[in-house]
Amino acid sequence: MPHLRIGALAARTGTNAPTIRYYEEIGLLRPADRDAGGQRAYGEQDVKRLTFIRRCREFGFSIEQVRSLVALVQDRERSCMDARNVAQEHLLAVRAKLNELKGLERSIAGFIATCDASCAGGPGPDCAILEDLARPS
Amino acid sequence: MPHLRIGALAARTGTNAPTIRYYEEIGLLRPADRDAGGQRAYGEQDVKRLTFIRRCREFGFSIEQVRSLVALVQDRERSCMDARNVAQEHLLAVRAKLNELKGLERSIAGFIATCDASCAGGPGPDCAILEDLARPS
DNA sequence: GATAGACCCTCAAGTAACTTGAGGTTCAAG
DNA sequence: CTTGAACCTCAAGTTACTTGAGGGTCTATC
Repeated sequence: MPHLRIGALAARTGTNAPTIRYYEEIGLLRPADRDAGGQRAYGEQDVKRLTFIRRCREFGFSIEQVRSLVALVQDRERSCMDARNVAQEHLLAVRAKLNELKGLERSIAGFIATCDASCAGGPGPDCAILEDLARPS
Repeated sequence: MPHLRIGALAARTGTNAPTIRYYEEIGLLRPADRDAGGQRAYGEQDVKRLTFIRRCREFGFSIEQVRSLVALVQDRERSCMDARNVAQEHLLAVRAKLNELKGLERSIAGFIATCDASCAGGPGPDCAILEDLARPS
């Protein structure tokens, strides 16, 4: 089974070499084996681990959450409830951010509608958007 | 009219002193006048400017967008269309992020539902969430 | 005047999650 | 051998702050 160099591992897992080195540095990935030339040599286990990490990141889990999920995958002493709790915590954060962004969308769309209805391309300082933004919250 | 010190300005505008110093450093706020003791002395114009900046930040405009909005407020040669365009660009970004988060919410909620239905607190490594996360995207 | 606590100052480094750049080595193809 | 692509380490940059070290100023109280 030939080993993969870092660029190939990156291509296999949808990331890039600096990010892989970063993950190794912060301990998310184990230190890689090296070939005779000192270059990193990866195997299928590394592909699986990095795939998992990238998936977690895609779903927005923080590096620290990923770290604990990775630990859970390796520990039969731990309960599945731990993974569920990490996911639940993240879901709450996603929902909070969703609500925040909905409010922002409404406000900004409202600013633009007001500008369209009343400014007609007048001077910048008189723009309804800028006037709205100048009001204390 | 008595001047405000930095803490008072921060309290008036819902921010804190290090953030104000930061804004001065990056040029969003003009360099403050100083009293005889070398401490920053702010007036009502500064309150207005910082209020505007904080409002823009509350609505999620980036520092660079805020910088251009601030420039627009001061320039009657510029058209209100410029402000509208900054807002529109930001609205598109907010909508993109909203869609992304909706997808995340659905996926993560689905993971949790699957775990609830099939894991029953089994060992971590067997958790449906972790198995889902281990699959290539 | 002395003291103490709150607030101020500058400077620099830290945060999260990467990304980029400098300077040098290895690899594989021609 | 040469060349260009990919690899290496180390350090700094990105964004928008935040924190911490070390020292100065202000104000109220005694």
